[in-house]
Amino acid sequence: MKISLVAGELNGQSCADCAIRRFSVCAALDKAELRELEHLGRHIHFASCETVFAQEEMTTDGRRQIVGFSLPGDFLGMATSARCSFSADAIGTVAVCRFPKTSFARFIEDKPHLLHRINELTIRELNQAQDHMVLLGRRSAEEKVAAFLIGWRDRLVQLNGPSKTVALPMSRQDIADFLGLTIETVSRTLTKLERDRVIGIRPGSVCLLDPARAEAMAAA
Amino acid sequence: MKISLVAGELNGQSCADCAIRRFSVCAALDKAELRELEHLGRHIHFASCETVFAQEEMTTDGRRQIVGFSLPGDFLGMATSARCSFSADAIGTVAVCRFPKTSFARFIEDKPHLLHRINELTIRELNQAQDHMVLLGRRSAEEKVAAFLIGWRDRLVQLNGPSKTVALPMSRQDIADFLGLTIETVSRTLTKLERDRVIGIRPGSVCLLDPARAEAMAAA
DNA sequence: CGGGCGATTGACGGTCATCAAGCTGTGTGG
DNA sequence: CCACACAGCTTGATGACCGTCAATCGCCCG
Repeated sequence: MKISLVAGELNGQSCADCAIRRFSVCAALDKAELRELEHLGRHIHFASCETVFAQEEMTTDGRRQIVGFSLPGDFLGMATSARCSFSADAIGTVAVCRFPKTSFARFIEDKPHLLHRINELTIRELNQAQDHMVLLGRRSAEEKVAAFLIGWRDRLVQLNGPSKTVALPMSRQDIADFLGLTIETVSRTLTKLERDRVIGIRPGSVCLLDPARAEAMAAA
Repeated sequence: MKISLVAGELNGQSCADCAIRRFSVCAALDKAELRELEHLGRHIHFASCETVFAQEEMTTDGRRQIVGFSLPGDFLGMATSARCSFSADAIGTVAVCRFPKTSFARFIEDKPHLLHRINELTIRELNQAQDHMVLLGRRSAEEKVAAFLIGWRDRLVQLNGPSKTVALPMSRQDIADFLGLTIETVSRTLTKLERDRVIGIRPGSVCLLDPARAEAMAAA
């Protein structure tokens, strides 16, 4: 099981002027708490393909499942406790704020508003997971790929504002492992969508030529 | 999307002597809090196949996905907020404690230990969801069915203690919708497991003849 | 230019969905 | 008590979809 982190702009040096604070857990904190939190953790940078963390060796039989792609502001660590064969890799250069488990636990212990915020994020993740189950269990390859493109676009739009081109920094293999398909099927499906004038494939991204049709396929 | 509730022994009349309290959220509460909580909610009983709640109509195209089976003590409601096309049905007679959203929110607001407990349960659910994604995305029909039997057995064992026979109160259709298969494939796979002397099929349950082999198939 | 990696395309086969028929158990009414 | 109906389950035949194996292409970089 695996999470992939996707690069974003590097945040400023201090939490106070962090560009993505409003998207993250930290949004629930006041200035004093923010300074306290800042002392607990460290900024860490990772190069492309580096392992951000790994609980255990990957399953040897080669079957991988990516459970999610993380974007700037995402909070990792809830799902990772008490879990084996779970890891996270960087796609492109990535900056993370890492906190020691115990001191972070102590920090949130008596802050109901923060607990509440964390809860909210966990629930959102759970909802995404359940949506993804429907995708994995009940949809065709074409629907899966379309749903992935639309869902990914929506997340990018939230961060960067609207755009017709959808950046795809992850490899086809990653997409395949996310959708429960093979790399060949992902490739074939993408070219089929291109033949049908739904998307245009460009290196590292796709262009949504017919968003309405893509959304229809995704929602199916 | 759908959750199915599975019947258990009826709990006592008051929270204080509730048989399943130690499994549920309520384990984190002291006596006074328990009494307070008791006043907020109501015990509700459902007959078999009744709808416990439904956010929206089922998808019309007939494609259903069951995201989980709930057993006594399970806490529903986190995943259900802000979610459409999501419902829960009773399998057998079921008793639930239901709390109004707002008063429950107010009740937990200033109780970090309870928030923490709820968080813990949400995370456990998230982990289960992620495991299930691997199942849906990367496993064969046989592995899915075996994993389902083993996982379900383990949950029953936690509640009722060890036993070789695994009760299956849900229909084959429910199992199929949980595993992302068709009812025919579930049926065929179960009979194949029976032919291979791994299980014995009995009405409303199966008997694990060769647990080790079943576990091996499930873990694959 | 050549090596290498990721992506694409093609041919083929297996697994599982689909369609359809039979089976089993349970309840109902004659 | 038996006939009948009905629902859930099982079994069979067929084929589509997608996985597997393999070859090729495009691109980057040395």
